[in-house]
Amino acid sequence: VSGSPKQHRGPPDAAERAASVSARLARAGLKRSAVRNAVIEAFFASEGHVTVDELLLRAREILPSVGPSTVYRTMKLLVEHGFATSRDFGGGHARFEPASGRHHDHVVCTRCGAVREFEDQEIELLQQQVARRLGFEIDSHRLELYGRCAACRAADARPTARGRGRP
Amino acid sequence: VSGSPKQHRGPPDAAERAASVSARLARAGLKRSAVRNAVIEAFFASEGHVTVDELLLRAREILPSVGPSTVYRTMKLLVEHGFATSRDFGGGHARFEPASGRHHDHVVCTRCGAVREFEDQEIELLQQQVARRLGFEIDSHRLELYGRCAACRAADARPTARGRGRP
DNA sequence: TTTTCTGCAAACCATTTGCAGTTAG
DNA sequence: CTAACTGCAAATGGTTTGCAGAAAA
Repeated sequence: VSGSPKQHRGPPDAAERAASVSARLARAGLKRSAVRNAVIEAFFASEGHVTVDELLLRAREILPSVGPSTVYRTMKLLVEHGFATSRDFGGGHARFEPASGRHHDHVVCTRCGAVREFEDQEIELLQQQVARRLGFEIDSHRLELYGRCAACRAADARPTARGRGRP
Repeated sequence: VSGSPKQHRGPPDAAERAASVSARLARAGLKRSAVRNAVIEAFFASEGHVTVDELLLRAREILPSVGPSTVYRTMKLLVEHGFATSRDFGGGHARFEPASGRHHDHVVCTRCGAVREFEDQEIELLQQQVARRLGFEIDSHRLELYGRCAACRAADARPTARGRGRP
């Protein structure tokens, strides 16, 4: 869980995770390929909640020939095989995160786009209760909080710098 | 709040609401037109959470010449003028509901598509708390619960009828 | 060699928009 | 008469797919 020389920012074990996923896909009968691996590595080297465009850029840093279709196809594969989850935070661009097994919801900064995850058992419980009260049996939900993160609020408050300090 | 002969199912005061909206749009400088009115009436005659397609169908019952673009344009107008709200429950089709002023969230039946609204002050509170803990200041959120409504669970349980009783 | 990949261009699909004719005011 | 409105067809924009060639097993 340490020691290996990280080449990009992002999870230090990105390469290992990518390799493992690639191996498991191979075991599932799929072929290994440079292009696919580039996408997979790009994905695990990212901070999560990446869009296809971001992924394409990162993948091309590794192997410039990568095309958008392959990014779409590869991410679909990862999702189908349980290695990634696709999220839709509105705005028409799918975002991908490594599958974590553990359920969680999201807070999204409407200024910088930062996404943080959280779990709240009490909210989950209340949701079940509300639903039951309406006669529903819930098996999934979507909860997203939109607002401004600490950094962005600080930036907006600071009247000095280049950004508009709240127009 | 009674007496008037309702022509469709749906809110009995649909016609009145439609007329009022139409009038307010006229006051805002827009022109009244048969086509637009058909869409507005179709909208208020619906149970809420209608898609454009459903709206188009209903509007055409009133005036067959209505085209999709007009439905889109009219709904956009209603949203901009605060008479309707557009929701995205996933699946790529926008759904519209009459603007209610009051904030609420939704439970969606994944079998029949029924949508129920609810408010839960405690959940709202917990959301604020969670967000604050992460340094965020929330100004909006999206909460949707997905599951099966009472009727659909009953239908699925009943082993007799024409539907598959859970395949 | 056989099957899976991949890039490209075309296809999809919900929604938007340009245009030219229609209608309200 | 002028400004809005409307249907149609074409344009958008994210995502998917058909195809023919490239690469893996």
